[in-house]
Amino acid sequence: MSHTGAPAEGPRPGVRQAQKQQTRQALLDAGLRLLEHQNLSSLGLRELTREVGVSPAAFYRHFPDMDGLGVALVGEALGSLHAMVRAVLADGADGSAPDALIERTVTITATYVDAHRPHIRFIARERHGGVRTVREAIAAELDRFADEVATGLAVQPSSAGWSAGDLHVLAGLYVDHMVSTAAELLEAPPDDPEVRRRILHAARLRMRIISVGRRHWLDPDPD
Amino acid sequence: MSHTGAPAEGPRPGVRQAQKQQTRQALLDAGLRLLEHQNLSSLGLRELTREVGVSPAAFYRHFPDMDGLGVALVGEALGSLHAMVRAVLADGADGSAPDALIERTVTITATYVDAHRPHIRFIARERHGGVRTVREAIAAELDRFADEVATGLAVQPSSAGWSAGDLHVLAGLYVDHMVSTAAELLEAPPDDPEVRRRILHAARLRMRIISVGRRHWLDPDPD
DNA sequence: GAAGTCAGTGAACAACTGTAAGCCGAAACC
DNA sequence: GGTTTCGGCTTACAGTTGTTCACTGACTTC
Repeated sequence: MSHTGAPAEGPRPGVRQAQKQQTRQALLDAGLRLLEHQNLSSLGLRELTREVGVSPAAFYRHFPDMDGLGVALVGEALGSLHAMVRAVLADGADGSAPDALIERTVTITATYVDAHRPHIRFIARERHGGVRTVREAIAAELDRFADEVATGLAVQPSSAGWSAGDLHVLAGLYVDHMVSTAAELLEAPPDDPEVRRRILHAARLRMRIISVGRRHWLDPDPD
Repeated sequence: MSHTGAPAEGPRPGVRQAQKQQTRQALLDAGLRLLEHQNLSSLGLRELTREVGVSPAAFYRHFPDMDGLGVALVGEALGSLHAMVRAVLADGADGSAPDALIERTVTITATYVDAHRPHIRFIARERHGGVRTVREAIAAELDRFADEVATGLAVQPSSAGWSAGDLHVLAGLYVDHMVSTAAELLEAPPDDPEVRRRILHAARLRMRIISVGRRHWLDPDPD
Protein backbone atom coordinates (compact mmCIF):
# COMPACT_ATOMS: atom_id res chain seq x y z
CA MET A 1 0.00 0.00 0.00
CA SER A 2 1.50 3.27 -1.11
CA HIS A 3 -0.16 5.35 1.59
CA THR A 4 -0.42 3.59 4.92
CA GLY A 5 -4.02 2.67 5.49
CA ALA A 6 -5.56 5.87 6.73
CA PRO A 7 -8.83 4.64 8.26
CA ALA A 8 -11.29 6.48 6.11
CA GLU A 9 -11.96 10.04 7.20
CA GLY A 10 -10.43 13.08 5.61
CA PRO A 11 -6.83 13.37 6.83
CA ARG A 12 -6.93 16.99 5.81
CA PRO A 13 -5.94 18.87 8.99
CA GLY A 14 -3.43 16.25 10.17
CA VAL A 15 -2.03 16.05 13.66
CA ARG A 16 -4.78 18.14 15.14
CA GLN A 17 -7.58 15.75 14.32
CA ALA A 18 -5.47 12.79 15.34
CA GLN A 19 -5.07 14.15 18.85
CA LYS A 20 -8.73 15.00 18.96
CA GLN A 21 -9.71 11.50 17.95
CA GLN A 22 -7.35 10.25 20.59
CA THR A 23 -9.09 11.95 23.49
CA ARG A 24 -12.41 11.14 21.90
CA GLN A 25 -11.43 7.50 21.98
CA ALA A 26 -10.25 7.93 25.54
CA LEU A 27 -13.70 9.22 26.43
CA LEU A 28 -15.33 6.23 24.76
CA ASP A 29 -13.00 3.78 26.48
CA ALA A 30 -13.46 5.33 29.89
CA GLY A 31 -17.19 5.46 29.32
CA LEU A 32 -17.29 1.78 28.52
CA ARG A 33 -15.23 1.06 31.61
CA LEU A 34 -17.56 3.01 33.87
CA LEU A 35 -20.65 1.60 32.21
CA GLU A 36 -19.71 -1.87 33.29
CA HIS A 37 -21.42 -1.38 36.62
CA GLN A 38 -24.03 1.25 35.89
CA ASN A 39 -26.13 2.39 32.99
CA LEU A 40 -25.84 5.28 30.64
CA SER A 41 -28.39 7.61 32.18
CA SER A 42 -26.73 7.44 35.56
CA LEU A 43 -23.25 8.05 34.20
CA GLY A 44 -22.22 11.58 35.05
CA LEU A 45 -20.42 13.86 32.66
CA ARG A 46 -17.95 14.89 35.33
CA GLU A 47 -17.44 11.34 36.47
CA LEU A 48 -16.43 10.46 32.92
CA THR A 49 -14.09 13.38 32.29
CA ARG A 50 -12.52 12.83 35.70
CA GLU A 51 -11.76 9.25 34.73
CA VAL A 52 -10.16 10.35 31.47
CA GLY A 53 -8.26 13.18 33.11
CA VAL A 54 -9.69 16.08 31.14
CA SER A 55 -11.83 19.00 32.18
CA PRO A 56 -15.61 18.65 32.20
CA ALA A 57 -15.97 21.24 29.46
CA ALA A 58 -13.73 19.27 27.15
CA PHE A 59 -16.45 16.69 26.77
CA TYR A 60 -18.58 19.06 24.74
CA ARG A 61 -15.88 19.29 22.09
CA HIS A 62 -16.63 15.69 21.18
CA PHE A 63 -20.24 14.95 22.01
CA PRO A 64 -23.32 17.11 22.42
CA ASP A 65 -24.44 15.10 25.45
CA MET A 66 -24.14 11.71 27.09
CA ASP A 67 -26.66 10.29 24.66
CA GLY A 68 -24.31 11.17 21.83
CA LEU A 69 -21.56 9.16 23.43
CA GLY A 70 -24.07 6.36 23.82
CA VAL A 71 -24.90 6.07 20.15
CA ALA A 72 -21.20 6.24 19.34
CA LEU A 73 -20.67 3.28 21.64
CA VAL A 74 -23.42 1.39 19.88
CA GLY A 75 -21.61 1.75 16.59
CA GLU A 76 -18.35 0.71 18.16
CA ALA A 77 -19.91 -2.35 19.78
CA LEU A 78 -21.94 -3.68 16.89
CA GLY A 79 -20.13 -2.29 13.87
CA SER A 80 -17.39 -4.87 13.69
CA LEU A 81 -19.88 -7.71 14.00
CA HIS A 82 -21.51 -7.30 10.62
CA ALA A 83 -18.48 -8.67 8.79
CA MET A 84 -18.49 -11.71 11.06
CA VAL A 85 -22.15 -12.39 10.52
CA ARG A 86 -21.77 -12.24 6.77
CA ALA A 87 -18.75 -14.53 6.90
CA VAL A 88 -20.62 -17.18 8.88
CA LEU A 89 -23.60 -16.96 6.58
CA ALA A 90 -21.38 -17.25 3.51
CA ASP A 91 -19.99 -20.50 4.88
CA GLY A 92 -23.52 -21.73 5.38
CA ALA A 93 -24.51 -20.98 1.80
CA ASP A 94 -22.82 -24.01 0.32
CA GLY A 95 -24.34 -27.26 1.41
CA SER A 96 -22.65 -27.73 4.77
CA ALA A 97 -24.57 -29.58 7.43
CA PRO A 98 -27.01 -27.42 9.44
CA ASP A 99 -25.50 -28.53 12.72
CA ALA A 100 -22.08 -27.33 11.62
CA LEU A 101 -23.52 -23.89 10.95
CA ILE A 102 -25.16 -23.85 14.36
CA GLU A 103 -21.93 -24.89 15.98
CA ARG A 104 -20.01 -22.14 14.25
CA THR A 105 -22.64 -19.55 15.18
CA VAL A 106 -22.58 -20.47 18.84
CA THR A 107 -18.80 -20.54 18.94
CA ILE A 108 -18.50 -17.16 17.29
CA THR A 109 -21.02 -15.69 19.68
CA ALA A 110 -19.15 -16.98 22.69
CA THR A 111 -15.75 -15.76 21.51
CA TYR A 112 -17.13 -12.38 20.54
CA VAL A 113 -18.72 -11.93 23.94
CA ASP A 114 -15.47 -12.90 25.63
CA ALA A 115 -13.47 -10.50 23.48
CA HIS A 116 -15.87 -7.57 23.83
CA ARG A 117 -17.46 -8.16 27.18
CA PRO A 118 -17.98 -4.49 28.13
CA HIS A 119 -19.36 -3.62 24.73
CA ILE A 120 -21.91 -6.41 24.80
CA ARG A 121 -22.86 -5.62 28.34
CA PHE A 122 -23.52 -2.07 27.27
CA ILE A 123 -25.74 -3.23 24.45
CA ALA A 124 -27.71 -5.57 26.71
CA ARG A 125 -28.17 -2.80 29.28
CA GLU A 126 -29.23 -0.07 26.94
CA ARG A 127 -31.28 -2.12 24.54
CA HIS A 128 -34.33 -1.43 26.66
CA GLY A 129 -32.69 1.27 28.74
CA GLY A 130 -33.81 4.76 29.52
CA VAL A 131 -32.22 6.63 26.63
CA ARG A 132 -34.45 6.71 23.61
CA THR A 133 -31.88 7.59 20.96
CA VAL A 134 -29.58 4.78 22.10
CA ARG A 135 -32.46 2.33 22.12
CA GLU A 136 -33.29 3.28 18.59
CA ALA A 137 -29.68 3.01 17.47
CA ILE A 138 -29.44 -0.50 18.88
CA ALA A 139 -32.75 -1.52 17.37
CA ALA A 140 -31.66 -0.24 13.97
CA GLU A 141 -28.40 -2.13 14.18
CA LEU A 142 -30.11 -5.36 15.22
CA ASP A 143 -32.54 -4.91 12.38
CA ARG A 144 -29.62 -4.70 9.99
CA PHE A 145 -28.41 -8.00 11.40
CA ALA A 146 -31.81 -9.53 10.82
CA ASP A 147 -31.67 -8.30 7.22
CA GLU A 148 -28.31 -9.87 6.68
CA VAL A 149 -29.36 -13.15 8.24
CA ALA A 150 -32.54 -13.15 6.17
CA THR A 151 -30.66 -12.76 2.89
CA GLY A 152 -28.25 -15.42 4.08
CA LEU A 153 -31.10 -17.80 4.80
CA ALA A 154 -32.82 -17.05 1.51
CA VAL A 155 -30.17 -18.80 -0.56
CA GLN A 156 -30.34 -21.99 1.50
CA PRO A 157 -32.36 -24.84 0.05
CA SER A 158 -34.56 -25.24 3.14
CA SER A 159 -36.01 -21.79 2.50
CA ALA A 160 -38.17 -23.00 -0.35
CA GLY A 161 -41.74 -21.92 0.17
CA TRP A 162 -40.88 -19.14 2.61
CA SER A 163 -42.11 -15.64 1.92
CA ALA A 164 -39.64 -12.79 2.31
CA GLY A 165 -41.58 -11.43 5.26
CA ASP A 166 -41.71 -14.72 7.11
CA LEU A 167 -38.03 -15.23 6.42
CA HIS A 168 -37.32 -11.89 8.04
CA VAL A 169 -39.28 -12.92 11.11
CA LEU A 170 -37.32 -16.13 11.29
CA ALA A 171 -34.07 -14.20 10.96
CA GLY A 172 -35.20 -11.93 13.77
CA LEU A 173 -35.83 -14.98 15.90
CA TYR A 174 -32.29 -16.18 15.32
CA VAL A 175 -30.82 -12.75 16.09
CA ASP A 176 -32.92 -12.31 19.20
CA HIS A 177 -31.89 -15.69 20.38
CA MET A 178 -28.20 -14.97 20.00
CA VAL A 179 -28.60 -11.70 21.86
CA SER A 180 -30.28 -13.57 24.71
CA THR A 181 -27.47 -16.08 24.76
CA ALA A 182 -24.92 -13.29 24.85
CA ALA A 183 -26.73 -11.71 27.78
CA GLU A 184 -26.75 -15.03 29.62
CA LEU A 185 -23.02 -15.38 29.05
CA LEU A 186 -22.51 -11.93 30.52
CA GLU A 187 -24.40 -12.79 33.66
CA ALA A 188 -22.42 -15.97 34.22
CA PRO A 189 -19.05 -15.64 35.93
CA PRO A 190 -16.43 -15.67 33.15
CA ASP A 191 -14.26 -18.22 34.88
CA ASP A 192 -16.87 -20.86 35.55
CA PRO A 193 -16.62 -23.28 32.63
CA GLU A 194 -19.49 -25.38 33.93
CA VAL A 195 -22.20 -22.69 33.68
CA ARG A 196 -20.71 -21.61 30.38
CA ARG A 197 -21.02 -25.11 29.02
CA ARG A 198 -24.62 -25.29 30.18
CA ILE A 199 -25.50 -21.98 28.55
CA LEU A 200 -23.90 -22.92 25.26
CA HIS A 201 -25.56 -26.31 25.32
CA ALA A 202 -28.93 -24.65 25.80
CA ALA A 203 -28.15 -22.20 23.01
CA ARG A 204 -27.35 -25.01 20.59
CA LEU A 205 -30.46 -26.88 21.61
CA ARG A 206 -32.72 -23.91 21.05
CA MET A 207 -31.18 -23.15 17.69
CA ARG A 208 -31.66 -26.75 16.66
CA ILE A 209 -35.31 -26.64 17.66
CA ILE A 210 -35.82 -23.55 15.54
CA SER A 211 -33.97 -25.10 12.61
CA VAL A 212 -36.05 -28.26 12.78
CA GLY A 213 -39.16 -26.12 12.84
CA ARG A 214 -37.93 -24.34 9.77
CA ARG A 215 -37.24 -27.53 7.84
CA HIS A 216 -40.63 -29.00 8.63
CA TRP A 217 -42.51 -25.77 8.23
CA LEU A 218 -44.43 -26.91 5.18
CA ASP A 219 -45.06 -30.46 6.32
CA PRO A 220 -48.67 -31.59 6.33
CA ASP A 221 -50.39 -31.06 9.63
CA PRO A 222 -50.12 -34.34 11.56
CA ASP A 223 -53.41 -34.02 13.43
CA MET B 1 -69.32 -5.37 61.13
CA SER B 2 -67.48 -7.70 63.39
CA HIS B 3 -64.44 -7.95 61.13
CA THR B 4 -64.68 -6.76 57.54
CA GLY B 5 -62.74 -9.12 55.29
CA ALA B 6 -59.21 -8.34 56.30
CA PRO B 7 -57.06 -9.18 53.26
CA ALA B 8 -54.59 -11.64 54.70
CA GLU B 9 -51.78 -10.12 56.72
CA GLY B 10 -51.71 -10.04 60.46
CA PRO B 11 -54.32 -7.46 61.45
CA ARG B 12 -52.67 -7.17 64.82
CA PRO B 13 -51.83 -3.46 65.00
CA GLY B 14 -54.80 -2.41 62.84
CA VAL B 15 -55.17 1.06 61.41
CA ARG B 16 -51.51 1.87 61.85
CA GLN B 17 -50.23 -0.76 59.44
CA ALA B 18 -52.98 0.01 56.97
CA GLN B 19 -51.88 3.61 56.70
CA LYS B 20 -48.31 2.53 56.41
CA GLN B 21 -49.08 0.14 53.59
CA GLN B 22 -50.97 2.95 51.95
CA THR B 23 -48.02 5.29 51.66
CA ARG B 24 -45.83 2.33 50.82
CA GLN B 25 -48.13 1.65 47.92
CA ALA B 26 -48.06 5.33 47.03
CA LEU B 27 -44.28 5.12 46.86
CA LEU B 28 -44.48 2.08 44.61
CA ASP B 29 -47.05 3.71 42.34
CA ALA B 30 -45.15 6.96 42.05
CA GLY B 31 -41.96 5.02 41.45
CA LEU B 32 -43.55 3.12 38.61
CA ARG B 33 -44.85 6.37 37.17
CA LEU B 34 -41.45 8.01 37.25
CA LEU B 35 -39.72 4.91 35.96
CA GLU B 36 -41.65 5.10 32.75
CA HIS B 37 -39.08 7.45 31.26
CA GLN B 38 -35.92 6.59 33.16
CA ASN B 39 -34.35 3.63 34.86
CA LEU B 40 -34.09 2.65 38.46
CA SER B 41 -30.51 3.70 39.11
CA SER B 42 -31.17 7.21 37.90
CA LEU B 43 -34.35 7.62 39.93
CA GLY B 44 -33.65 9.90 42.83
CA LEU B 45 -34.94 9.31 46.31
CA ARG B 46 -35.99 12.92 46.67
CA GLU B 47 -37.55 12.94 43.25
CA LEU B 48 -39.70 10.03 44.34
CA THR B 49 -40.73 11.37 47.73
CA ARG B 50 -41.47 14.74 46.15
CA GLU B 51 -43.83 13.05 43.72
CA VAL B 52 -45.62 11.27 46.54
CA GLY B 53 -45.72 14.34 48.74
CA VAL B 54 -43.82 13.01 51.74
CA SER B 55 -40.53 14.00 53.23
CA PRO B 56 -37.35 12.36 51.93
CA ALA B 57 -36.67 10.69 55.24
CA ALA B 58 -40.04 8.95 55.18
CA PHE B 59 -38.79 6.72 52.41
CA TYR B 60 -36.51 4.84 54.79
CA ARG B 61 -39.48 3.70 56.86
CA HIS B 62 -40.48 1.46 53.96
CA PHE B 63 -37.37 0.52 52.00
CA PRO B 64 -33.68 0.35 52.88
CA ASP B 65 -32.70 1.84 49.50
CA MET B 66 -33.91 2.30 45.97
CA ASP B 67 -32.91 -1.24 45.15
CA GLY B 68 -35.34 -2.46 47.75
CA LEU B 69 -38.17 -0.62 46.07
CA GLY B 70 -36.98 -2.17 42.82
CA VAL B 71 -37.33 -5.75 43.97
CA ALA B 72 -40.71 -4.93 45.46
CA LEU B 73 -41.77 -3.66 42.04
CA VAL B 74 -40.56 -6.88 40.46
CA GLY B 75 -42.86 -8.86 42.68
CA GLU B 76 -45.75 -6.54 41.97
CA ALA B 77 -45.17 -6.74 38.22
CA LEU B 78 -44.70 -10.46 37.80
CA GLY B 79 -46.51 -11.89 40.79
CA SER B 80 -50.01 -11.75 39.38
CA LEU B 81 -48.86 -13.37 36.16
CA HIS B 82 -48.19 -16.81 37.55
CA ALA B 83 -51.85 -17.61 37.96
CA MET B 84 -52.49 -16.60 34.36
CA VAL B 85 -49.68 -18.76 33.05
CA ARG B 86 -50.93 -21.78 34.92
CA ALA B 87 -54.46 -21.18 33.68
CA VAL B 88 -53.36 -21.03 30.05
CA LEU B 89 -51.28 -24.15 30.44
CA ALA B 90 -54.13 -25.99 32.12
CA ASP B 91 -56.30 -25.27 29.09
CA GLY B 92 -53.57 -26.66 26.89
CA ALA B 93 -53.33 -29.88 28.84
CA ASP B 94 -56.43 -31.44 27.34
CA GLY B 95 -56.11 -32.11 23.67
CA SER B 96 -56.93 -28.71 22.23
CA ALA B 97 -55.27 -27.76 18.96
CA PRO B 98 -51.75 -26.35 19.31
CA ASP B 99 -52.64 -23.27 17.31
CA ALA B 100 -55.43 -22.47 19.73
CA LEU B 101 -52.98 -22.53 22.59
CA ILE B 102 -50.61 -20.24 20.70
CA GLU B 103 -53.44 -17.88 19.95
CA ARG B 104 -54.48 -17.75 23.58
CA THR B 105 -50.92 -17.19 24.72
CA VAL B 106 -50.36 -14.29 22.33
CA THR B 107 -53.69 -12.73 23.22
CA ILE B 108 -53.02 -12.96 26.94
CA THR B 109 -49.59 -11.45 26.49
CA ALA B 110 -50.97 -8.52 24.55
CA THR B 111 -53.76 -7.81 27.02
CA TYR B 112 -51.46 -8.12 29.99
CA VAL B 113 -49.00 -5.68 28.45
CA ASP B 114 -51.80 -3.25 27.75
CA ALA B 115 -53.15 -3.54 31.27
CA HIS B 116 -49.79 -3.27 33.02
CA ARG B 117 -47.73 -1.23 30.62
CA PRO B 118 -45.56 0.54 33.21
CA HIS B 119 -44.87 -2.67 35.09
CA ILE B 120 -43.75 -4.51 31.99
CA ARG B 121 -41.67 -1.58 30.86
CA PHE B 122 -39.94 -1.64 34.21
CA ILE B 123 -39.20 -5.34 33.87
CA ALA B 124 -37.80 -4.91 30.36
CA ARG B 125 -35.63 -2.00 31.48
CA GLU B 126 -34.22 -3.58 34.57
CA ARG B 127 -33.89 -7.13 33.33
CA HIS B 128 -30.37 -6.28 32.19
CA GLY B 129 -30.18 -2.97 34.03
CA GLY B 130 -27.59 -1.63 36.40
CA VAL B 131 -28.99 -2.91 39.69
CA ARG B 132 -27.79 -6.40 40.49
CA THR B 133 -30.38 -7.36 43.09
CA VAL B 134 -33.22 -6.35 40.79
CA ARG B 135 -31.68 -8.26 37.90
CA GLU B 136 -31.49 -11.34 40.04
CA ALA B 137 -35.06 -10.94 41.26
CA ILE B 138 -36.30 -10.73 37.69
CA ALA B 139 -34.20 -13.69 36.60
CA ALA B 140 -35.54 -15.77 39.47
CA GLU B 141 -39.11 -14.87 38.63
CA LEU B 142 -38.65 -15.68 34.94
CA ASP B 143 -37.08 -18.97 35.92
CA ARG B 144 -40.16 -19.80 37.93
CA PHE B 145 -42.19 -19.12 34.79
CA ALA B 146 -39.97 -21.47 32.84
CA ASP B 147 -40.54 -24.12 35.49
CA GLU B 148 -44.28 -23.73 35.27
CA VAL B 149 -44.25 -23.83 31.49
CA ALA B 150 -42.01 -26.90 31.56
CA THR B 151 -44.35 -28.84 33.81
CA GLY B 152 -47.22 -27.67 31.64
CA LEU B 153 -45.50 -28.95 28.53
CA ALA B 154 -44.53 -32.23 30.14
CA VAL B 155 -48.11 -33.49 30.25
CA GLN B 156 -48.71 -32.80 26.57
CA PRO B 157 -48.45 -35.75 24.21
CA SER B 158 -45.85 -34.09 21.96
CA SER B 159 -43.38 -34.14 24.81
CA ALA B 160 -42.71 -37.83 24.44
CA GLY B 161 -39.01 -38.49 24.23
CA TRP B 162 -38.00 -35.16 25.78
CA SER B 163 -35.72 -35.14 28.77
CA ALA B 164 -36.64 -32.94 31.69
CA GLY B 165 -33.61 -30.73 31.06
CA ASP B 166 -34.34 -30.25 27.38
CA LEU B 167 -37.94 -29.52 28.21
CA HIS B 168 -36.82 -26.79 30.56
CA VAL B 169 -34.69 -25.25 27.82
CA LEU B 170 -37.67 -25.34 25.49
CA ALA B 171 -39.83 -23.71 28.14
CA GLY B 172 -37.19 -21.01 28.58
CA LEU B 173 -37.30 -20.40 24.85
CA TYR B 174 -41.04 -19.86 25.02
CA VAL B 175 -40.74 -17.53 28.00
CA ASP B 176 -37.92 -15.56 26.48
CA HIS B 177 -39.88 -15.20 23.32
CA MET B 178 -42.90 -13.82 25.08
CA VAL B 179 -40.76 -11.35 26.98
CA SER B 180 -39.29 -10.17 23.68
CA THR B 181 -42.75 -9.79 22.23
CA ALA B 182 -43.86 -7.82 25.26
CA ALA B 183 -40.87 -5.51 24.86
CA GLU B 184 -41.69 -4.98 21.20
CA LEU B 185 -45.26 -4.10 22.13
CA LEU B 186 -43.94 -1.53 24.57
CA GLU B 187 -41.82 0.15 21.97
CA ALA B 188 -44.69 0.41 19.52
CA PRO B 189 -47.08 3.33 19.93
CA PRO B 190 -50.09 1.97 21.82
CA ASP B 191 -52.58 3.54 19.44
CA ASP B 192 -51.16 2.24 16.18
CA PRO B 193 -53.11 -0.94 15.44
CA GLU B 194 -51.08 -1.61 12.32
CA VAL B 195 -47.70 -2.08 14.03
CA ARG B 196 -49.44 -3.98 16.78
CA ARG B 197 -50.92 -6.38 14.29
CA ARG B 198 -47.52 -6.89 12.69
CA ILE B 199 -45.85 -7.59 16.03
CA LEU B 200 -48.50 -10.07 17.07
CA HIS B 201 -48.38 -11.75 13.69
CA ALA B 202 -44.62 -12.17 14.03
CA ALA B 203 -45.06 -13.49 17.57
CA ARG B 204 -47.54 -16.13 16.41
CA LEU B 205 -45.28 -17.09 13.53
CA ARG B 206 -42.25 -17.53 15.76
CA MET B 207 -44.19 -19.57 18.28
CA ARG B 208 -45.47 -21.78 15.51
CA ILE B 209 -41.95 -22.35 14.20
CA ILE B 210 -40.84 -23.41 17.64
CA SER B 211 -43.84 -25.68 18.09
CA VAL B 212 -43.23 -27.35 14.73
CA GLY B 213 -39.63 -27.89 15.75
CA ARG B 214 -40.81 -29.47 18.95
CA ARG B 215 -43.20 -31.86 17.22
CA HIS B 216 -40.58 -33.01 14.71
CA TRP B 217 -37.75 -33.08 17.17
CA LEU B 218 -37.33 -36.83 17.03
CA ASP B 219 -37.91 -37.22 13.29
CA PRO B 220 -35.20 -39.03 11.37
CA ASP B 221 -32.59 -36.67 9.94
CA PRO B 222 -33.64 -35.93 6.35
CA ASP B 223 -30.13 -35.47 4.96
C1' DG C 1 -56.34 7.26 81.12
C1' DA C 2 -51.25 6.76 81.16
C1' DA C 3 -47.19 4.91 78.70
C1' DG C 4 -45.11 3.47 74.64
C1' DT C 5 -44.62 2.76 69.70
C1' DC C 6 -43.43 4.58 65.31
C1' DA C 7 -44.78 6.80 60.56
C1' DG C 8 -43.74 11.11 59.04
C1' DT C 9 -41.44 15.96 59.61
C1' DG C 10 -38.04 19.65 58.86
C1' DA C 11 -33.47 21.13 59.04
C1' DA C 12 -28.81 20.59 58.17
C1' DC C 13 -24.94 18.12 56.27
C1' DA C 14 -21.24 17.51 52.64
C1' DA C 15 -21.10 16.20 48.82
C1' DC C 16 -22.39 16.02 43.91
C1' DT C 17 -24.25 17.52 39.23
C1' DG C 18 -24.62 19.93 34.08
C1' DT C 19 -23.44 23.94 31.69
C1' DA C 20 -21.72 28.43 30.47
C1' DA C 21 -18.01 32.21 29.71
C1' DG C 22 -13.55 33.55 28.74
C1' DC C 23 -8.66 32.49 28.17
C1' DC C 24 -4.41 29.87 26.67
C1' DG C 25 -1.27 27.85 23.49
C1' DA C 26 -0.22 24.78 19.95
C1' DA C 27 -1.38 23.29 15.39
C1' DA C 28 -3.10 24.89 10.74
C1' DC C 29 -3.30 28.04 7.07
C1' DC C 30 -1.75 31.64 3.60
C1' DG D 1 6.15 35.38 9.03
C1' DG D 2 1.80 36.56 10.97
C1' DT D 3 -2.98 35.20 11.57
C1' DT D 4 -6.59 32.22 12.41
C1' DT D 5 -8.51 28.05 14.24
C1' DC D 6 -9.88 25.39 18.03
C1' DG D 7 -9.11 21.52 21.71
C1' DG D 8 -8.63 21.97 26.32
C1' DC D 9 -8.39 24.62 30.59
C1' DT D 10 -10.10 27.30 34.59
C1' DT D 11 -13.63 29.39 37.10
C1' DA D 12 -18.06 29.97 38.57
C1' DC D 13 -22.92 29.37 38.88
C1' DA D 14 -27.19 27.46 40.68
C1' DG D 15 -28.90 23.58 41.45
C1' DT D 16 -29.33 18.80 42.73
C1' DT D 17 -28.45 14.61 45.46
C1' DG D 18 -28.48 10.76 49.75
C1' DT D 19 -28.38 10.46 54.61
C1' DT D 20 -28.71 11.59 59.49
C1' DC D 21 -30.72 13.87 63.48
C1' DA D 22 -33.97 15.10 67.09
C1' DC D 23 -38.77 16.04 66.94
C1' DT D 24 -44.00 15.60 66.93
C1' DG D 25 -48.31 13.56 67.33
C1' DA D 26 -51.60 10.03 66.19
C1' DC D 27 -52.40 5.25 67.09
C1' DT D 28 -51.74 1.03 70.22
C1' DT D 29 -51.28 -1.37 74.29
C1' DC D 30 -51.91 -2.17 79.13
